Amino acid sequence: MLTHTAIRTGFSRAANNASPRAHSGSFFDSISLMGAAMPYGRDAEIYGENEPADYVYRVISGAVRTYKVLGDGRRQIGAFYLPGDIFGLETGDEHSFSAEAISDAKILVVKRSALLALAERESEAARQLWSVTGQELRRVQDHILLLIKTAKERVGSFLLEMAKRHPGGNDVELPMSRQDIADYLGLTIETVSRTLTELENSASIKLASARHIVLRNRRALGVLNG
Amino acid sequence: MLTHTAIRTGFSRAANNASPRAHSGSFFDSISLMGAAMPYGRDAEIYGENEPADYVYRVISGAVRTYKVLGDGRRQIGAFYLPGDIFGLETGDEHSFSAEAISDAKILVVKRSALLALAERESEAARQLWSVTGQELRRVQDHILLLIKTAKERVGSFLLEMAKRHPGGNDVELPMSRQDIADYLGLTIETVSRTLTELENSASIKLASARHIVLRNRRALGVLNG
DNA sequence: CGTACCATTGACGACGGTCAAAAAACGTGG
DNA sequence: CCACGTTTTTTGACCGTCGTCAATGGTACG
Repeated sequence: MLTHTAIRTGFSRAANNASPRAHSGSFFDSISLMGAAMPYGRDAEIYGENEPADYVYRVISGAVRTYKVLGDGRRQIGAFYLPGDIFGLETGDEHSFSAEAISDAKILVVKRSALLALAERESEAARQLWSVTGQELRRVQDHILLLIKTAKERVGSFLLEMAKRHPGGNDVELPMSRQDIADYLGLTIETVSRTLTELENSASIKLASARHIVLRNRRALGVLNG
Repeated sequence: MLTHTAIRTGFSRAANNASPRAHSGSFFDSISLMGAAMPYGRDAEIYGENEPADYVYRVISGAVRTYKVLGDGRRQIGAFYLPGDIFGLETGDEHSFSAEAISDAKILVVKRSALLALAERESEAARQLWSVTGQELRRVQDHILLLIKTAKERVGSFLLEMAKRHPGGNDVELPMSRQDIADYLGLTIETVSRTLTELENSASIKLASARHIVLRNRRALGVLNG
C-alpha cells in the first residue's frame, strides 16, 4: 500500500487517459476506493470559490477548469485539469478558485477528511499530499511565466503544454473554447484566434478544425520560452 | 512543542520584524534551533535555480527576491520575502527559482532533511510543511491575478500588498528597486515610474522619496481588484 | 434546413514598450 | 561638509502590440 508502483483500481482503470503523468498517481490510485465517481455535465459547477473544501477531486474523463471572476467581470482561468489530474486539494478550509466541468466529465470525489486522517497515521501519505500541492505550485509558477510573454509566445507555449499533457504526439484535441484559452492566457478571444491564424500561416501549426490542432514546428512555438 | 502559540526563540527575537503574520510562525519558531542565522550582502545569491534544495530559509532581517531569467534575458521575480517569511521550501529535490538578498539580510538556514525527518515522526510537523507550501501556492495564485490587470491596477495592488505585509500603516518603505518592482509586475521600469507619478498626481499616494511611499487613498489603489 | 453559438476577420485606438535624455539620489573621498 | 562620479529614477517622444467594437463566416444541434 502506498508504494511507488501504481495500484490500478477499478476507478482508475475506467479512466480514459489516467496515465503515469498524473499527479502522484500511485497515491490517488490507492485511495480511489475511498471515493465515488460522479458525473458532471458540460459547464456544471463542481465547487465554488470560498466554499468549504471538504472534498478532493480527480478527473477520470472529460476536462475541468478552475477560475476566478474579478470585480469587473474579467475571468481568470487558473488551470485546466485532464484525466488523471488531481484538483481541489487545499491546505486551508476553503477553495480559492471555482471549478467547472468543461465537457461532460466523470470525476472521482474523495473526502478530504479521509485523506487528512490517513496522513496523520501514515507519513508517506502526508508526504504525497504535500507533493500534490507542490506540483500544483510549480504549475502555477510556470503559468506566471506564460503571462509575461507576447501573445504569440503564450499561445505557442499553451499548445506545447497541451500537447505534452495530452497523449497523441502532434495532434492536439482541445477540450476548451477559445474564450477559455483566452481567459487562461490573459488575452482576448480575438487575439487568440488571430494568433492561431498567424501560426497556421507561418506553417507552425495546422488548424484541422477549431478544436483539433496539429503541431508542425514545435521549435517555432517554443522560441524564447526560457 | 509545536503548539499554536509562538515560541519565541533567540533567533526570532533577534528579528527586526518577525511578526504574527509570518508563514506558520509557530512551527518555524520552534525549529529555529535546528538552523543557523547567516548574513548575506546586497545582491548576494542565496541559491540558484535547479540547485539541490537542501536547505529551507527564513528571513530574519532584510529582504529577499526569488526569480527566473528567460532565454532572452527577461527576468521574472516570483516573490519578495520580508522578515518572518519562509522561502526555498520545495517538495522536489531542486529549487525552481533563484534567490538573492535585496538588501543586506540575515537569514535563518535550516536543513531540509531535518524538517523531513521531523515530519516523518510528527504528523503535525508534516501538516505545517504542507501548510507553508499551500500558503505559497495561494500567494502565487494571487500574483497571477495581478498580471492580468492594467499597469495602474498592478502598481496599486502591489502597494497595497506591501502595505499589508509591512507594519506601519500608510507608510510603505520599499526595500526593492524600480527594476525589481517592474520584474515582479511584468512591466517596464519606465511604466512603473510613470504610474507612480500618475498615482501621486491623482492624490492616491505621496512619494516621500523614491523608496518611501505614503498611501493617501487606498480605495483608488484597489479599484477593480476583485 | 434553420437557428444559436462559436470562431474568424477587419478597422481603429489606447496602453504600455522602446529608445533617449535629463534629473535626482546615493556613495565616496577629499 | 561638500564635490564628484555613479547609479537609479523620472520624463519625453514615438511606435507596436493587443484590446475594443463590429461584422462576417462556420459549425453543431434540434
